[in-house]
Amino acid sequence: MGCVNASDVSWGAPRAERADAARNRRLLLATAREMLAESGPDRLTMDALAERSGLGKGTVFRRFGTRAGIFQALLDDSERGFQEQVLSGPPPLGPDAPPRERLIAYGQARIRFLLEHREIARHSIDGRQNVPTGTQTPLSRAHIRMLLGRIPLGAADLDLLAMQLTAALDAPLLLYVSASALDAAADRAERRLTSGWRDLVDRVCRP
Amino acid sequence: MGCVNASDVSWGAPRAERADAARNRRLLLATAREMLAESGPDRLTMDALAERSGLGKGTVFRRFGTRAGIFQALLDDSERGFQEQVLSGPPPLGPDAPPRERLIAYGQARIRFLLEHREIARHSIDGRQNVPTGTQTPLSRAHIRMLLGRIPLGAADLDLLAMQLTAALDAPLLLYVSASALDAAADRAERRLTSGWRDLVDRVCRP
DNA sequence: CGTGGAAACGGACTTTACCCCGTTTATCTG
DNA sequence: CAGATAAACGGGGTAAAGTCCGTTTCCACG
Repeated sequence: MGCVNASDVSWGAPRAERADAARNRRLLLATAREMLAESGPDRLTMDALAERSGLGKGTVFRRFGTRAGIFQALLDDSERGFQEQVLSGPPPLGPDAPPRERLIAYGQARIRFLLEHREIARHSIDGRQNVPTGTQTPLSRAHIRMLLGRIPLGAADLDLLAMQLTAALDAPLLLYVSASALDAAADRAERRLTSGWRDLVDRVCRP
Repeated sequence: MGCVNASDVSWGAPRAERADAARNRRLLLATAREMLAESGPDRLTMDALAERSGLGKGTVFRRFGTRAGIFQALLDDSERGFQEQVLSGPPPLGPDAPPRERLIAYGQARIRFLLEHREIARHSIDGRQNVPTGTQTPLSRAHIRMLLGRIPLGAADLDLLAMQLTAALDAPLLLYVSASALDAAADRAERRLTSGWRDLVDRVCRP
C-alpha cells in the first residue's frame, strides 16, 4: 500500500513528472468533472476545458493527446479505488478467495463500475486507436489472465482466453447495449449482465 | 435468394430509395474505395470525398450521417457476399451442418473477414453511438443467437450469451489488438484467434 | 544561489466534421 | 403532360479537434 507513489525516488527509467504538470493534470481532471456534472459529456470541449481551467489549449492536448484521452484519464482516475479493492480488499473480490469465485466477483464489480461510469466509459473509446495501453482494460485483462492461470483449465491459450473474457465483459456496456437502454433500466441490466457473466465463467471453467 | 431486393415492390412502410440517391450512394462508395486504396483511411475526409465525387458536402452527410458512417457503409457493402455464404452457402458455414460446427465455422469466417477489412472495421467505430443498428454486428449477433438456439445448452440467457460471444469474436480485432500488431503478423493472428474461438465455443457448449 | 537544458506552456493557426436552408429534381397523380 | 409534393442536392457557415513553435518555467547540478 504505502510503498511507491509517483513522487518517490521511483525513477527507474523516465524522469518523474514535473510538479507543475502534475498540478495542472489534477486541475484539469477536476475541472472536467465539474463540467461533466454540470452539462454532460457533449459540452466538454477541449477549448472550454482549457479556458475554464485558465490554461492554454496546447496544455490540454499535451496532457491528454485527444478528446477521448480526457475520458480515459477520468475513467482511469475513478478506477483507482476499484483497483485497490481488487488487489488488496476483502474476498471474494480481493485475494484469499478461490480464483473462480474471484473471477466471478471481479466481473460483477466491473459491471457495476462500468454501469456507474457508463457515460465516461462510452466517450473514452476512440475509433482511431485501439483501447488505451496502460489504463482500464489492460488491467482488466491482466487480472483476468492472472486468475485464469490459477484455475485448472486444460491446455488453453490463456492470454487469448483472457482477452475474450475481457471482451465479453466490457463490450456489451461499451459498444452493444444502447446508452438509452442502459439509462432506462440500469438495475435490470446489471442483474442480467451479472448473472450472464456468472454463467459464462461457469461454462468456461469446467472439465 | 432472388426474393426481395431494394428496388422491388417492397414498400411495406418507407418509400423506396429515390433513383438519384441510389446512384449517388454507389458513386460515393466507389469513390471512397478508390481514395482508401490510394491514400489510406486518414486521407478520406468528407470534403475530399464530396469534391472527388463531384457532389456537395451536404449530400455526403445526408447519406452517411457521420464519418464513421462511411466506413460502416463500406463494411456493410463488403459483408454482403459473406452473408450470402452464411445464409445459403455450402456447409459447414451454410445450412446443413450441425449448429456447433456452423458456429465454429462462422467465427473463423468472421475473423478472416474482419482481418481482411481491419482498417475499415476499425474506423467504423464511433464513440458517440453504440455499434450500428442494421449492419455488421447485429447480424453477427442474430446469427450466433440463432445457432445457440439449436444447440442443447441448459437453461441460459441465450440473447446475452450471443452478445458475449459476439463480443469475444469481434472485440479483439476491433478494439484490443493493436493495428500494427495485426499488420505485422496477420497470419499468426488469424491462426491464433481462430483456434481460440474454437476452444471458446467448445468450452461454452458442453454440459 | 545561479544556471543550462529539458520539459511544459500558450494561443494563434489549420483542418475537419457536421449543420442549415434556399434551390433543384425525381416521382406520383390526375 | 402538368402540377404538386416530398425528397435530394449544394455549398457556405460554425465550432471543435488537433498542430506548431516561440516563450516560460522547473529543477538537477555545480
